[in-house]
Amino acid sequence: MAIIVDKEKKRTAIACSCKEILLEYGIKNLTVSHIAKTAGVGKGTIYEYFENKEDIVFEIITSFIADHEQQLHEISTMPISSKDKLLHFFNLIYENENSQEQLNIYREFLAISMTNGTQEMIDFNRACREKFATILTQIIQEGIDNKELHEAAEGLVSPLLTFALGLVVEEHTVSLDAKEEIKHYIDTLFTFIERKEHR
Amino acid sequence: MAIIVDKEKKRTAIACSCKEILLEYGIKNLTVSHIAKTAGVGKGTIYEYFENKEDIVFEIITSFIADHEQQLHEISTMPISSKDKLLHFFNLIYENENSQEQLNIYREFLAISMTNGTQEMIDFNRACREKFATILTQIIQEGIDNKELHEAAEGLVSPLLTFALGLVVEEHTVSLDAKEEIKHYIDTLFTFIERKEHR
Amino acid sequence: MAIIVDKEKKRTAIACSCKEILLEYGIKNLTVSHIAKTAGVGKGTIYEYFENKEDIVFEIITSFIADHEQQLHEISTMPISSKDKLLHFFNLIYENENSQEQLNIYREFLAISMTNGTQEMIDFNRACREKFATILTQIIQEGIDNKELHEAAEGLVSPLLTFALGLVVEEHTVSLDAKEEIKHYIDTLFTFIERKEHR
Amino acid sequence: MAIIVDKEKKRTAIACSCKEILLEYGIKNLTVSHIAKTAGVGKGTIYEYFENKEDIVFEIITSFIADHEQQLHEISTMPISSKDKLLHFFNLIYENENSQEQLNIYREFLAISMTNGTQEMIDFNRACREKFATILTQIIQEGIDNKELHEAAEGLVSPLLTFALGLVVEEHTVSLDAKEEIKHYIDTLFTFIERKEHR
DNA sequence: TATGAATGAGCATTCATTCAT
DNA sequence: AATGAATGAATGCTCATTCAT
Repeated sequence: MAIIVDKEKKRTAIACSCKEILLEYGIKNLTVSHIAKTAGVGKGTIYEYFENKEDIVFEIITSFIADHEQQLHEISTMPISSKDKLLHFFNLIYENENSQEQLNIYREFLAISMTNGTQEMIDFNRACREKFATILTQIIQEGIDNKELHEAAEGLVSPLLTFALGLVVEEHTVSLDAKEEIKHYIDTLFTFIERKEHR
Repeated sequence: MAIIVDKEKKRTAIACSCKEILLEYGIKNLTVSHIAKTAGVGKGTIYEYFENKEDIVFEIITSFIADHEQQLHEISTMPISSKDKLLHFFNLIYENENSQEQLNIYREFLAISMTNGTQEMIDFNRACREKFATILTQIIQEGIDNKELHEAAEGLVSPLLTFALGLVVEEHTVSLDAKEEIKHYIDTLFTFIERKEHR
Repeated sequence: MAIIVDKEKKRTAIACSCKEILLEYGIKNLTVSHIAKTAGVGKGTIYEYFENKEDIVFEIITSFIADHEQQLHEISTMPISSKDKLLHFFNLIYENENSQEQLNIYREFLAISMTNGTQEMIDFNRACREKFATILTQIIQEGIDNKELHEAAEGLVSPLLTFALGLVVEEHTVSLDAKEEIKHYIDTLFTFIERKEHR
Repeated sequence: MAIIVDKEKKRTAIACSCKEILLEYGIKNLTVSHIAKTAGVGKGTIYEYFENKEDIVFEIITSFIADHEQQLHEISTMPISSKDKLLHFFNLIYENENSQEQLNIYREFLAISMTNGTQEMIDFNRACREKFATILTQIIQEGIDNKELHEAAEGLVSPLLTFALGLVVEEHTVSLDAKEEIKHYIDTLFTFIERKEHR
């Protein structure tokens, strides 16, 4: 009886074992050879489990995003004000070094998407956006329900996500101070969307 | 005595003659040989007027930005409402095919800035942002002066620019409908920042 | 399982197949493309077995030197006088056309060592010198033991090697007649170092 | 009446003004543009006075050699023993930093001669050799006349020069300690060529 | 006499992917 | 299932020299 390896498991295992070197080397500077060596398999084996190099990076970034999503979810259930939730929501990726490293990879991935974006990448990016949108919607909706936010604030979900992405880009291309920009923006928005009369 | 050429003029001339092929081929796929051939000079001549390939692309993108800036300026002086100015301001790059092509190049440039960004690029990007910020500030300030906008709307200048950049990215990486997003965002904002009581 | 090739064997095989074209084209004018074509492999394959172009040239020159060393060794064991051994020792590279061709390559390599010499090259050159020194020492020591040479002749090993190298250079840069110079020098030296009294 | 510039004077002037940058940059890394700028003339003017870049380097090296020759001549007339004269003769280039710098340039020139040597270079190199040979012959002849040296020592002139050149090469390609080698060689030779009986 | 604008050939190297075994 | 040997396309940049003015 032949050993039936759970393809999905091995796929994940390979991806997992390469998280660190991806963070260290970046997408472009990480070679398939290096990946194979780190995963302890042959170069050809990599292609048994992944379509191509991009696919491996996908898998790893997906896990990063999943982690990040989990943390965003936790923020959304914290017993703090809506404003603070929003601040935490957008600041999260800038909080610790580990997040920053992951962000660098994501930024590189984004740059690739911007020039060589396949439909697969678009789908991936869109799926990520949806997940974040869901949590952000929850936070804002709750704020509206609590009378903390103006009802129309719901319309800010998509723009806020776009803003957040723009910030990821500008942090690197314009040397913008992301945290400051976030604070500034949220503060400004709250000048308008807060329901002061109900406090 | 030898011929003395106006270096700056020739530099501009070379850059100008290559605008089209840059739009057609993109940064990465445009070779210096092609540039030289198009400009009608030898490859070596290119390097008499430009530091390197990047430098040529810079020059051309700079002219695109300058054009764009000019158009934005015109928008800012149109006899229309502040809201319409904002709509036009952000929609401009999506209005016609030519702008879209230029946007593609800028997006590619942005992607490069995101991964191989030199200080020079950061300075360039920052300078562009400043220019746009100036015009946007004018529009919003005028809206405030006209009592069309809430005073605090001034704080939206930077976030709006970040949003616009995010949109440039997401249009391509998430297949977002830029114009729609803009309209949606401006509408939402105007729910808050419009001074309805003064209408 | 995949094919496992003997890396060292293939390395040698590639180098061997390129000896002739190296002799024909010289180091600088030999391209990696040409090497790959001659070896009957892809350009990339070359880089699987060699660090860089220099590395290939190293390998080939090393084999030249090894051949040469072997011949020097044979000379050292010939049943002839010490003086004749020395004459043969230094004349060897000028004897036949093939040696001359190899000498041309070595001279080119030397010229590179003189301007772009890496530590690796220095080590290589030093190792070669050591090998030659060993054989030359044997010859001279034997001459001393045979009472053919003055005891102090041992101190001539290093100067003689330096002289030989100088000759390699001057043959080309001053159009010196190497063989004549060798004969002249050895004769002159033997005026002093020969133990005439024991003849 | 037109100004008649003494071609030879200007030629020398240009060469002179570039001695330092040649020592600083080396032959290969010194561009004609740099030469022209340093000499305060146009690039084209350089070619009015020199055949090509090589020609300029020739001119400068010639002056280095002339200096060196002058110093060698001084050594040959010092009131010291023949052995000391020889030691000084060969050590001269290794004595001070300035000489070392000039030697580096000469070594680079030599490397060029070894691979791209034109007849012109050969003539130049040969002329240099002749000059040195003359002085060296004087020293040795005087030693013979003084009964310090064995008569046959005259035959060492050419081999000694070849040795000296080999040393210039090996100092750089084998990391040999030139001074030590010189001392060693001269000492060894004097074991033979010194007329001990006449001391 | 002086100039300086224009030129253009030439080449090493990387690495994702395939497929024979 | 696993492997790893083989591949090959694709491109920026330098600088000595010329010659029209």
